[in-house]
Amino acid sequence: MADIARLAGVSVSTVSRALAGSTLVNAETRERIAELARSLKYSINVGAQNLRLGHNNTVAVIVPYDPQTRQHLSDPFFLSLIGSLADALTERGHDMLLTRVDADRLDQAAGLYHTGRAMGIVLVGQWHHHDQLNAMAVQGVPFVVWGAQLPQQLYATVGGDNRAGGRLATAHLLASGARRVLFMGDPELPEIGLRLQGYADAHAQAGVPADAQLVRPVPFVTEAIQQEVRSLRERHIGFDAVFAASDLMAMTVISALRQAGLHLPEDVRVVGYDDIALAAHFHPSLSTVRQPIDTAGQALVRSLLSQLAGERVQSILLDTELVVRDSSRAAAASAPCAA
Amino acid sequence: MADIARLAGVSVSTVSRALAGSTLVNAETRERIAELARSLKYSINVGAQNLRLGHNNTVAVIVPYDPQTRQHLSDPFFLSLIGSLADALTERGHDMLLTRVDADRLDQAAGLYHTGRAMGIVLVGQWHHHDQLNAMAVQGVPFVVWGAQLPQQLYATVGGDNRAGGRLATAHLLASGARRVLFMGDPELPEIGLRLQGYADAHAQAGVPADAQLVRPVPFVTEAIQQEVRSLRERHIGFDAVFAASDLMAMTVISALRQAGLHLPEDVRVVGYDDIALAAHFHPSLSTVRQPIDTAGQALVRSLLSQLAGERVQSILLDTELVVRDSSRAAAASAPCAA
DNA sequence: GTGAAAGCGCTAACAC
DNA sequence: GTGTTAGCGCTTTCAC
Repeated sequence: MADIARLAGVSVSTVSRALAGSTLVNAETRERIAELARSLKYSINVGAQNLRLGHNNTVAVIVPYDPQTRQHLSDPFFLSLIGSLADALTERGHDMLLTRVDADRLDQAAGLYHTGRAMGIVLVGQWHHHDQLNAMAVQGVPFVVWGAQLPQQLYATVGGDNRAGGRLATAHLLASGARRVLFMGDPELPEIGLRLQGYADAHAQAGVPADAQLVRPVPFVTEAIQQEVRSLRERHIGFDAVFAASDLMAMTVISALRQAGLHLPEDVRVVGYDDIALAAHFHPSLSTVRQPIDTAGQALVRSLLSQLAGERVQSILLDTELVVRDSSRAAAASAPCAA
Repeated sequence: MADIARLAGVSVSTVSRALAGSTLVNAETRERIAELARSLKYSINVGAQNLRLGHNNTVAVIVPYDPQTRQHLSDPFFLSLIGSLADALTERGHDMLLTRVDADRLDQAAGLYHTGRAMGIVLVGQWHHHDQLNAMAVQGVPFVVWGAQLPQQLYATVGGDNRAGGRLATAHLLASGARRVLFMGDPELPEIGLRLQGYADAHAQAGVPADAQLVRPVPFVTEAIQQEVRSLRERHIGFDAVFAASDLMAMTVISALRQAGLHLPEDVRVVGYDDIALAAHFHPSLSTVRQPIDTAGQALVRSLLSQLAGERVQSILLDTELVVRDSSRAAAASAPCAA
């Protein structure tokens, strides 16, 4: 900037003003300076600017990882959510800082705010750490969480209506004749816990007793799911439908069921969760509960920004919708078998 | 920091030194200061630190978007690559800035470097803009590209061996008896262009003439692919195999073929590209050319860092491997039909 | 309309 | 071992 000032024969303040488009500076000098900057491929140093201005337009997006499984970032749903966030943030001119932190040290996330690296934080998934998040909220860290709305929650969440989603999926399975619906997913995770409540609701409403044995708290890991299916078959625990906590899980389950020689949807009906892009192209095409991914990114960003604008923190429940496809259709009048 | 200095009864420099763990400062004062900082939940302002130090440990990851289709970030392969990059960067203590830019304005990417927001850039996909990238390299912007190695390339790329991959896939299809292999993908994209060359190589080696009509330059868009399959059928352009430029495409094609009443792999064999997580669980399980995603993130980061360390820019070709599954298996001795 | 000077929060000579 | 001081690149009062 000093260079430009020298070359243009003006002071740095003028250059600063010119580059900021201030009307205080002569239109002609302004153009001359702009031209000079362009030819020098100069662009303003954002770090210094932020320091001086005392603000920042970077939003940190945090994806916790489970230190046990040390799993890579791979679930298509979360990945898509990141994509959606990237789009939403870019649209509003914000930078997105993507970080992974140990799920047991979620409080580290606050560091990104305290060190001034980010103006606010989007947390993807709340894991088991409701308490840590509440603590962060008390500290005044601006953040939003993708996840479930929990009692005594001091922070804002954006998420689908998991209880309604669980209810919809399960009611649909029961309505189409299923009597023993396997629930696959770890109910310790708040979102999944709510889906399980919906599962229970639907059973109660339909007057079908729910067998506790049918609730299988498997983690999101592929091998565990296949293992679980095998083990159920060996122990002769019968089931005629599966409600899986994610489409990825549902697809893995279907693959395992097929290996076990079962037919879909005649022998077992399956409903997943998320409605990832591939769900419609799977075979059989996968019934699922749609989470509106594109809206999700927008809603998260909007919530965070309104919070930063000083508005009251407010959680958002996004619409949740059952998408019925072949994997749970009673009459498999669908495409012919192509195996 | 000034506050801490006051409270500790020392000068800011001492605090700075103490927090940096300098041995120059008395161990006891150092501990006292650290304690104070902790209780005040103070952490160093990274922006100011970077400004002073004149460096920066943020790496920008750029995913171009096609302004025509304005597509959202959704291909599982690219999303996984982002996940892999996030993991690789976190592991080395770097921050990851995720940005989308207009594919026609790739030069904007350089701005992230020039404005000091990032120490270097990872570009995911080179699109049609080899020239713009070369220009960036001449400017001295440190960056790596995920993509194909091109002639007269002044920048570093990391990518799979696309030509070998195309050859492997096509040779496999031809060897299993296919004679009319549809190629689906836009060969204008460098990576896909190379896969098409591999496709041609394999035909030449096998002594099977390649029909130019069978090369279908469809974009990555789902609807376009379904449309294409319909149109081919209507025009009675026959084919007995498909080599798709991505698994996502392959899955869409399979879904469209099934709707058309065709059987896999008896009527048509299909091979995809990427080996995304779901490929193995698809039905029929999808034959594909594996791109080593986990290695990819690591390799990109390593390449960028070594470039920043002043080493000579060097492109990396990652191993590429054919994974044969049911979608292209001659004897469909696989799982029973479950539709 | 433009310049001089102070200061954002930090670090690193250089003194003592 | 610790304090003083200058300065990273920018913006913005306050003069003129």
